[in-house]
Amino acid sequence: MTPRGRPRSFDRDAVLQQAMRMFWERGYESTSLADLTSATGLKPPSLYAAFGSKEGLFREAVELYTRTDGALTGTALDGGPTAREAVGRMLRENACGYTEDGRPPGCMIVLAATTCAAENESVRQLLADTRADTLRSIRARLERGVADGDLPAGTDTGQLADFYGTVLFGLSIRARDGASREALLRVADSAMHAWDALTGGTGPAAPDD
Amino acid sequence: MTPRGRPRSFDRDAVLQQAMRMFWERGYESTSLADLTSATGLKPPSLYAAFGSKEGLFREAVELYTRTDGALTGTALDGGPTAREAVGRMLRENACGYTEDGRPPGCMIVLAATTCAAENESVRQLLADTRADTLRSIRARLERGVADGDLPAGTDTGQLADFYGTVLFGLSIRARDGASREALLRVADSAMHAWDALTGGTGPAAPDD
DNA sequence: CCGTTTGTATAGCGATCGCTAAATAATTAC
DNA sequence: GTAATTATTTAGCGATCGCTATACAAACGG
Repeated sequence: MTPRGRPRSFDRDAVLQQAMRMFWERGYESTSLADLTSATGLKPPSLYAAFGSKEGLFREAVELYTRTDGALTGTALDGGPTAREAVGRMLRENACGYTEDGRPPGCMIVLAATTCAAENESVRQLLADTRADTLRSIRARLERGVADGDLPAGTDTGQLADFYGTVLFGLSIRARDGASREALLRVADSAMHAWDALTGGTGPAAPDD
Repeated sequence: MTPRGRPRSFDRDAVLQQAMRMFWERGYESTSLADLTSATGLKPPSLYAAFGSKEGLFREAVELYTRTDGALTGTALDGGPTAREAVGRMLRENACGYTEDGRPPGCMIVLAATTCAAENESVRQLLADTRADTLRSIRARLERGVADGDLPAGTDTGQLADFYGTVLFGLSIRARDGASREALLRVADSAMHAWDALTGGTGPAAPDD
């Protein structure tokens, strides 16, 4: 099963990672083909042979992001023993991820295409859909909390997920504005202070970590 | 004091308002000069004579926005008799403003330039500074609450303002993603459920409106 | 009327946009 | 070896970007 023809002379994954970083930093429309080719050393035809189009490259970059930096949300949600701990971890770990040295501040999914030209609406929609996935993930974790008994049976998981998701999205704006990790962690902590009031206050007490 | 020379043949304020709407809808970089001239009927030289540059026009559009749609935050904060009511109103009225029929969903200041090319960094910074103004406004209202006695003396107004400001920014993302007014109002309501826990729970009870 | 001042219209500047045709290079199949 | 296949290089496509030089039009003061 050896591939025929001239072999590719570059590392496709490495190029994709570089592209992801640029889209993350500057957004979809503000990252030009010239930016991408000069950063990777590739000529346009090589990029197009490998990824099809700028949008195709971006879509793969989004997939890579959700598999790597963006996966933090899912793993944090899965990590906590209770819904409360899971959501708290999710916010705090993202607050840390959004302010990691050497990475663009904030989340690529939130920041890379909040507005765009009509011709790129499909790109904005892709990110909107991905954000909707995040809200569903949070909600799914809350449902599990209800099933596990650490959340009351009548809990409005949709409303709760919408609230914590909205806070999460807001953290990206604040991170891109230069907010410190500590400031974002305080916001996460503040959001968790609503937990008892939102869940009827009948759950277990807040852990200290 | 009659102006000399040929009089301007268009309504400068009306053109500025149209430009604001386009920047609000599509963002700074995605709104082209061709978009602006075709929407207003003006030719480029007229636009440049009146506003100097695309960035100059945008800066005036931002000023107009903060004077009009964006003023809602300040008036809502000033409106409530207590800090708690003021912040609650601020969130709820923005939730409504962000989902008004016939207007671009979400806040122009939050959405119009989350990312941009390096050459337009000054535009992104302008919006970041304006967002910082919003956080300061919230904090100032909280300080007044402390002075008025409806917030405990030791209240960390900076942390509280950061939290509610982050929720406010998140609402714009959710609005642009198509969230309903009711959904945003529920998020605002959820955020207010953190109030007692964040302020020591020694303030007056939450009003019902 | 004339000269000055300011605004508008025509036309197009140089630069960059995303993208690609055509030629050449490097590999496998036979 | 030759043919087939795939990648890279060179060069540049048509379209659009923000912006402007130039010429003309409409108001003023005198």
